[in-house]
Amino acid sequence: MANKAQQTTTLAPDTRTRILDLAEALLLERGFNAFSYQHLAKELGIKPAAIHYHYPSKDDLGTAIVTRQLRRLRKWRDLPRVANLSPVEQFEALLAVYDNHLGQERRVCLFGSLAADFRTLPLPMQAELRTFNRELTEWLAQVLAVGRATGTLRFVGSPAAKSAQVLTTLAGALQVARVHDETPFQVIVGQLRLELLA
Amino acid sequence: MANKAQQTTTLAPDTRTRILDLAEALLLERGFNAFSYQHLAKELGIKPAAIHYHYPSKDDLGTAIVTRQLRRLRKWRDLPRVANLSPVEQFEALLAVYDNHLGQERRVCLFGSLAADFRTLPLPMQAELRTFNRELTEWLAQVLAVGRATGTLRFVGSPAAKSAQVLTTLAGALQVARVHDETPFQVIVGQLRLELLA
DNA sequence: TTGATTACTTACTAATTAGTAAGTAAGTGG
DNA sequence: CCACTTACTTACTAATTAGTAAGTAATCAA
Repeated sequence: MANKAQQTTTLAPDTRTRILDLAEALLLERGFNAFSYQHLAKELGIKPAAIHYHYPSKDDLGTAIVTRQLRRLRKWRDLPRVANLSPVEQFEALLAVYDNHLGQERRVCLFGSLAADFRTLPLPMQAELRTFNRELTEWLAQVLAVGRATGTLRFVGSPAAKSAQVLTTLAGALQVARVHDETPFQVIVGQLRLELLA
Repeated sequence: MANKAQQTTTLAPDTRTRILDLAEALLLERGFNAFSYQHLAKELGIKPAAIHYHYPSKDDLGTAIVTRQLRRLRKWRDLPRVANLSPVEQFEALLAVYDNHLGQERRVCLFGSLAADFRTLPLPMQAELRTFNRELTEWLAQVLAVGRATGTLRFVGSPAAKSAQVLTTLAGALQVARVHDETPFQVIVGQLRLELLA
């Protein structure tokens, strides 16, 4: 059992990971109900049944995507180089994550991709997405609270309300970027900075 | 040709309208790629081919939904009882529109429903949605500009940027309401009021 | 009254969907 | 070396999809 776990060096990913990566990309670029096992298989050069082997149903695949994103969120949030930043820098780090989506085929964020189709999603996927959104909102609320207490961030109302508002705006801003172009995203983020940065 | 056009009194709508109404409801409740002509037909008690008669392809049906919403937006915006309101009242009227969605099976707004699947939509539908969003944003920007000039609304930055930010937030807030419940929507709208109302 | 138009239904097709079952080739552990 | 597991492919099914073509009953215009 020498090396089953993921390595630090990025090697060629195995089929299981390649499926998950592509499914996630298609989810964020086209929506959950807009890609099939056939699409995935064709692009990966494998047969649809190979995907069923790793992810028996599309529900399993969808849930795996959200579960991985939740795992990534927790890991990122707890990373020393993120956790040790000042509130302003943490806020900027968050904006950078959303900004990165623009360069990747203008992907929307996970939440923005799944919210519209939410009722058609398998229940485990719904539950994971709720947890994802809740934890992210709680994290930002804490950042905002500390930022205001130390005088580097400025806003009225509760940190929880402001956090919900900001994250909702960011999710929506990526959607607007898809429908129009990157300009409105930059405009909206500029407005957020203008209001928040003391 | 006595009475082809729509009447003031609301009579039983014809099949064409019933199809469009149901398709719009399903679009806003489940997403564009999550309902079929069979779903519509079964619920309406007609055959799928009857829908093809009125809307030859699903692209036509989808486009008709967006076109009607655009027509409604223009009509609403130009209504004397809306156009003659004060900026604050116009802003509140806008909030009331979004708030109404909550009572209707927590429907998201048109934009929030179509943004994620945008790339899978027929081109005419994409174009109409862009126009819809642009006109709504321009309308609110004007409302905000007048409101600030007359001292009843308060915000920093340009009216255009603030308008884009507010509408994006509202679209996202309906999505959050779907994923969680109505509470975060009310929280976010409360935050908007807190910041904007001078 | 007849000939066209409207608003459908019936009956169909071709493509695509998720999913399954059985087979197989390459490793792996004991 | 042999039983077992892993990671697939081949071949299939049943359901669903959008869409079409032909037929029909009712209404309407000349």
